[in-house]
Order: sequence, then structure tokens, then C-alpha cells
Amino acid sequence: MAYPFQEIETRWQRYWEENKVYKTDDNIDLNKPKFYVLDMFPYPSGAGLHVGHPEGYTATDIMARYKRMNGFNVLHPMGWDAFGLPAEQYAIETGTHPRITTEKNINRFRTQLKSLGFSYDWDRQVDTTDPNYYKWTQWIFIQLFKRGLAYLAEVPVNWCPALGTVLANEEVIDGKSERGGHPVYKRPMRQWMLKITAYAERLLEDLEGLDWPESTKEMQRNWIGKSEGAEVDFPVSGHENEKIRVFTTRPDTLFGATYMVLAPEHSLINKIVTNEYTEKVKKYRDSALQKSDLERTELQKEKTGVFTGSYAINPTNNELIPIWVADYVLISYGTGAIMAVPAHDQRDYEFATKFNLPIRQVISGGDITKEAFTGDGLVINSSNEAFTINGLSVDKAKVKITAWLQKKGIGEYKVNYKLRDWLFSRQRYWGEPFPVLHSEKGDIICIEGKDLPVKLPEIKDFKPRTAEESETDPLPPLSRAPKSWKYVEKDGVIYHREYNTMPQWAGYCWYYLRFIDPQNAHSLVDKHKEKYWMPVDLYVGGAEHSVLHLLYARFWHKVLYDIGVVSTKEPFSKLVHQGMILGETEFSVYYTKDGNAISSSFVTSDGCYNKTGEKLNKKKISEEDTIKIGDKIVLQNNQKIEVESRAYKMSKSRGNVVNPDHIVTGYGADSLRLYEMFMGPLKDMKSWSMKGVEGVHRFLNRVWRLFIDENENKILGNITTAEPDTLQLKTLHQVIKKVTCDIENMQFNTAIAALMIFVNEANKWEKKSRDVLESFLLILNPFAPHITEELWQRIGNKDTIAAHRWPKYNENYLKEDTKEIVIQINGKLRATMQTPADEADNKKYIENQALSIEAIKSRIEDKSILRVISVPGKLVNIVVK
RNA sequence: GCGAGGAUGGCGGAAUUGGCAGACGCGCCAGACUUAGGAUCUGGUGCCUGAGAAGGCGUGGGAGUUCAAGUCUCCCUCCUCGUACCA
Repeated sequence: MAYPFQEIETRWQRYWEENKVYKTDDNIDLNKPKFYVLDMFPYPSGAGLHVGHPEGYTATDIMARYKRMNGFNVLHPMGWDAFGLPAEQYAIETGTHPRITTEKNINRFRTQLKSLGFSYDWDRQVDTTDPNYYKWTQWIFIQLFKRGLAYLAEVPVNWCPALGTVLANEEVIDGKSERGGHPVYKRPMRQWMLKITAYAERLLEDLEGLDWPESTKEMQRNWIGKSEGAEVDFPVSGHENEKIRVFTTRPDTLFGATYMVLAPEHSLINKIVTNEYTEKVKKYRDSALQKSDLERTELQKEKTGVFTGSYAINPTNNELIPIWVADYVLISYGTGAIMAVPAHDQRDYEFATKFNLPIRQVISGGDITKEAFTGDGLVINSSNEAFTINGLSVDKAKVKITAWLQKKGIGEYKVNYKLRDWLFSRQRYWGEPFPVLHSEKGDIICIEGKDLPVKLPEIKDFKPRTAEESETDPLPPLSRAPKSWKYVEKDGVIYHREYNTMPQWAGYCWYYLRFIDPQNAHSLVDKHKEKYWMPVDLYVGGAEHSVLHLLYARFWHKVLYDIGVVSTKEPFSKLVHQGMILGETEFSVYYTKDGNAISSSFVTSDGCYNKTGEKLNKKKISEEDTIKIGDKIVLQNNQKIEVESRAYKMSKSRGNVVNPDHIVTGYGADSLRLYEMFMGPLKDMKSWSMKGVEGVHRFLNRVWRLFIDENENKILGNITTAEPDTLQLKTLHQVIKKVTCDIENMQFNTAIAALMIFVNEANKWEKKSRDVLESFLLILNPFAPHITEELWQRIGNKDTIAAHRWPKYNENYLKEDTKEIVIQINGKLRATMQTPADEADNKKYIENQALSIEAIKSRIEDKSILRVISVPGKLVNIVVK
């Protein structure tokens, strides 16, 4: 019945492994072109592989196999991003050392990946938790430190009590932790920071030349958040020595600044607050500081703030303007203080309206009685004795006033970035130790050379102190390491080690370099090898890493470039995100408590009846119970009731997770690979369908029967060495052309469709040419490596199919004797005609032919021809009236 | 709010430069083989009208450009993703 996929797949996987068929040798022919194709390496979770993993991995595997067959040296490695929270959480819960869990999970992942037939060079696998690997992660940190790009600072950090650790800005989403969704609070803490801001401009500029999804580049641009403007000093009335420096992108509206706002954390507040307001301000600050990020932004649309009692002086007109404290100004951006121009900034407008502060229009346009005018216009109300910008456009006014500020020494042109330095320490156990030592006096020295790596010490209690007592600094697990690890004597001075560890991203930042030279004990990567293999030609992975990993890795890469370790400015020249695979489409009906069905169009997004607000029960039904009428899907037996049809993200709780192991057992790895590529375009989100798996599985069975007599279990007798006929050659060369072209463009779904067409055709042939079938196996091979190896061997070849060259198509075989020309009347298809190929491009000829066709003649005989348009080789359109 | 992407049969999706809409697969219908079929093979299958021949309508909705629009322009609706007081 079904071809013996299990036996075949096991056999060839063993063959590939034993013969190291996919090994990328260290001594390669450097004259051959190279192709470095990389997957974002996985975190080996306890849950094992899910069907999302093989999607990108199959795509890269197809590219790797295709490029090898085209004479490229291919680097196609796999490894493990194995530091991280889950193993540590498991350790906390069960006392199992994270190393044990990690090893177990890695073994499971590797077995699973091997069962899918990926052509990785397993001799190159790297593991971020391997001391031989993190030695170099630590080495890179030292390079950063030596260049002033890593520093300790007391900074307001994102403190997540539930996780017992601090998080990077990039790891906080909507005021909650990216992992787990726990609330995050701002608190000052002394932490390691990486000066990614020093690279902001280069990170922004170099995006330009990358072949990456536009959306991802745009996200990085937004994250870097470059804005141009000016910094301006405002003197504080009654405090001769104090001034408030603000950043603004709208210096042209300086005359319209009617008040100022300091962030609650601003250091000047205590100096300038008047006695009368001290108590109020303190209260406000305390409450603002206690709020989580979420409370300060998302939940609080209404502006709040308090007056300090002090006034600043608007330098353009010497007006006294009140200084307020409000949490809509963030300490972490710009200078932590703003000049408020309520007429031309919506946030300031809302604040001014609420607290009755003056609003002065300085740009013409809009209606400032209703809302702030942020558009373009001409400057008004903006002059003093010495100087005017009235009548200028916004752009010109910006330039002129900035020059004036600069001349007076009270301001200057300034570029600001939203990007902030990268908070690089975590209060966790399962991460890379920092290769530094601290002395009592606060000196920091690096650990280098033979003292690397600094290995993780053995400890028993992996728990971070989850300081609900949020006043005290959290104590990282490493602070409980044995004294022998914690203290180090050097030149008579006792140092203690760093107790924080690096975040998971650290090892992820540079693994693509280690794959090039994974065993090198002397350097991170050999210079010559690096020069040959870099940059990564194709990088495939999820869009969730658009900012985090891909920005961090680019930053480290640029540092490594600056110190001569790598030869390219950017690590990944082409990037593709595979789309998420959702579960099977589900159909559901909503019911009230009384059991009445409610049409889905009356159901709110949170599952309530929009008429009564009642929370509804959702019941999953089978597709057979539904019917589509018009553009609505309704219940078969109650067609008034609309049914909700949706595919959901796979999740354990929803019970719609598809386990790749089951597909491999039931249909084979080739079917899984083929199905995932056939589902739709790689980049698109798509939903799983078991029927679809069966469809491609049937296709592979048809391929099998194209070669094998199932009763005899041997090659069919009608496969001969005789010359193929022209039709067979044409069919073959069509599919070679289509598949070649589609693989180049990573359009695997249409490549597979073309392969299916070939098989449908070839199955009709009475006699089949062995050459033709072999060529077909070669182009099917990257998609379905096992079945093609088997048939390749059974048809009489001794060696592996992987060693053979990709077939070339020959245009001569694709030529047609006749071409079909479409005939339209007024743009509507009315007939087609076969035309000799050598006449098809002759306009006169095809027009005359078209007009002589009976079906056309009869349609136009009582009408007059206005014009005839013809496209050579394609169509004739007759315009009549 | 802002930014990006998307909407094509019953479903997943095809469709160089505007030039036969719906490739391929699923599902469905009919037939063959069969003790049987949820195996396999053959044929059919966008919708509507029609016995048929044929005709009309069709790429989220509305306008426009064009001999010709899924494809180009403008407006609108909905969906997905990202982001959110960044001065």
C-alpha cells in the first residue's frame, strides 16, 4: 500500500551519518563558490520539536542540498541556544542540575532533527553552555569592556520580582516581561551595561544594504528611533546656577513653550521645589516611582502631574513659565525634561487643558481650541527685539532658531536615539559567568588568557531571591557559590567574582561565527576561514527575533569588525522569516447560559454577547456541521446562526499542537518536509491540515509507483534505456526549469506543484526513460531526500544521489510547434487558435487569422471594427461597436 | 493613535512586464476495480441562468486610468503583525 518509508528513512539516515555525506571539510577547494545557510538555532526545550521548527529548517535544507548539487561549498550547521530560564526553573522545582536537563533535551532535539533528514554537518554543532564555547563569549565581553563598551552603572532597570531578575528594555513588552508576562518595575540598580548606543548610527545606516524583510528593517529603525532637533537650556528663576536642559524636535515652537515638565526621577526637582509644594511633589514622585511601567503607560490615559512652585525662563521672550513634574515625561529619553508647547503637541495639549496652563499658537493652521496642531505651517507670534522667525516654514525656522541658540550659547543641534544601552546582567544561575574580578576598592580586572573560561560553579540552590522585599538588592544564585569560587587572590589582593550572569542573548550573538571553526582553541574563529565563509548568505528564523537577537548580534558583529576579528560589516546578508504555523481551522458556536446559539457577528472579541454583555460559552463543532451561504459560514441545521471559523496558534492548553514525531511515524519525514513546504509561501502564516499531509503523502506514493512494481517489489519493466520522446523531454525540461527557478526564489510550494504535474504526466507514459526519471529524482531530492536516495539506488546507481549535479534544462526541448493565441472581442475571451510558432509573433498574420475564425466572424458581422490590438505570441483583441 | 503586511472557489493557495483568473493539493460528485473501501485508478468540479447549445457574473466594497486590471491610481471596510506618552 504505502511505500515503506520507515525502513527507507532509517536506512538512509544511518548511511548519511556513517559516511559523513554532509560534512563540510576544513580543507575545501577555495576556488568553488560558497554558500553559508543558517537556521536560528533552537532553545532545546523539554517539549521537544514542534512543527514550527521543521518549517524553516526544511527550507534551509532544500537550499543547502540544491547549492551543493550546483557545485557550491555549503556550510549548513546546527547547534543549541541552551542557556536560559526553563532549565533553571526546572532545576528550582526539582533540584535537577540544569546541565542534566539541558543535555537530555539536546539529545532529544538532535534525535528528532536527524529523523527529519536534515543535511547538517553535525561535527560542527555548538552548544552555548559548553565551557569551550562560552570561553569565547567571555572573551568577547572582555573586548567590549576594554573598549569602554561594557560598564557598570547605577541605572533605573526593569526589575521583575516574579522572575527575580532584571530585564533588558527589549525584553519588556507592554510593561510586562516577555517571558511569562509578569509585571516589571523600574528601580535603580548597579548593573552591567553594553554601550550599544555608541553604534546607533551605524546600526541604522547599515540596514540599508541588507536583503532583509522591510518590516524587520523598519522595526529596527523604529527601535533605534533617531530624531533630530535641538537641546535648549532654560534658566530657573531664583536659582542662578541651575538650568533645565531639554531636548526638542521642534525648536521652531520655542516661543510657544508655556511651561516645563520634569520626569519624576529628575535630579533637579529637590533643588527647585518650593516649600509650599514639597509635600505634594514628594507624594507624587513616590507614587510615580512605585508604579509599574504598565501602570504608567497603558492603563493611565489621563495625564497627572504637580506644580513645583518654581518657574523657568523662556529664553526667547524671558517669560516666566511654571515648572511641573509629570510622569508623562520619561527620565530615560532625551534629558528627562521637556519644554511644553501645548499648541503644537498633543500630549502637552492634554496636560495644559487639564491643568489650565496657557496655550499659545506659534504655527499657523489647525484649530487649537479643539486640539494641538502638529502639521506644517508658517511661524507666527515668534519674535523678540533681537530676532524673529515669523513667516518662516517649520523647517526653515528650525534651522534659524537653532543657529541663534548656538550663537547665544544656550542650545545646540542634537540627534537623539530612542535606543538605550543594553542591560547585560541577569540574576540567574544558568548563564555565562562574567570574566571579571572586583576588588574591595571597587576596581575591576579582567580574567584573560589561560584563566578562561570562568566556569559556572556547582551550587545546590538555584533560586534567585525573588525579592518581594523589593527595597533590598536581589542576591543572584552565584552569591551562594562556594568561597573557593567566589574569592580569588591576585598579586596579594583578594578579589571577588561577579555574581550576575549574562543574558541568554549573549551566546546567541555570535554562534554563526563559531560554526565556521568550532574546535579552534586559539581564537574565536580562524581569520582565513572567516574570510571565506562570511557573511551568512541566507539566514532563516522567526520574526520574533526582529529586534532582540538581530539587533544585538549586529552590534557585536560591528564591534568584532572594528577589532579585526571579522571581515564584514554585517553578519547576515539575506534574512527570511518563516511564517507561523497555526493549528487546524476550528469552527465554533457561541451559546448563552440558557443554551441559545448566538451568531458570531454579535460576539465581542472577548467572547461576550454584544447586546447583553453576557459572557458566552464557546463550543467547538465539526466542519461537517457547517455550511457556507454567501460570505457567511452558518450552522447546517440552523442557518440563522453564524459560525466562527478561525485557526489558532498551537498551544498545549488549546490542545491543537501537532507533534512532528507523529507525522514522521505515520507518513514519513519526506511527507512532513514536503507538506510544510507545500502549505503555502514560506513567509506566510498558515494553518495546519492533516488532509494536506495525506495529499503530499499520496504524491510520494505515486512517485514510488512510478518506479516500483509493488507486487514484485522491484523496478518496473517499462523503465528503459531507450531515448525519450520529445513530449517526455519537454515535460522533463519544463519541470527542471520551473523547480530551478522556484528554488532560487524560495517559492517551494509552486516547485512542488510542478513536481506533481510531472508525476501526473509521467504516470501516463507507457515506456519511461531511465535518464528522464533520474533527472526527476535529482530535482525532487532536496525536498524528499530519503525516497529519492532509495529510488536512485534501486534504479541502478551505487553512490549517493547527493553527489550528483543538478540537471540543466535545455530551452530547445521547451520549444512549441504551435502557440495558442487568445482572441478577445472588447476584452472578453471569445476564442482561441493554434498558430504555427514561427508565425505567432507576426501581428498581421495573427490578426488576419483571428478575423477569419467562424465564431469571431459571426459575432462581429453586424458591428464595425474600431481597432484591433495584438500582442505577439499572446492575443488579439478586436474592439467593435 | 502610528507603522508594516494582507483580503482570490467549499478550503490551502497559483497567476514574469497589465494580456485565457482559479495551476497544484484538499474537499466534493460520478464511474472503474473490489467481499469491502477511509486503498488505488479514470473523469468532473468558481457562481448563477439553461434540458442543452450557450449566456451572464466573478479576485473584500466603491470610483478611476486602459483596447484590456487580481495586477496601476484614489477612497472605504475588515483582518494579522509590530509599536505605543520617545518630546
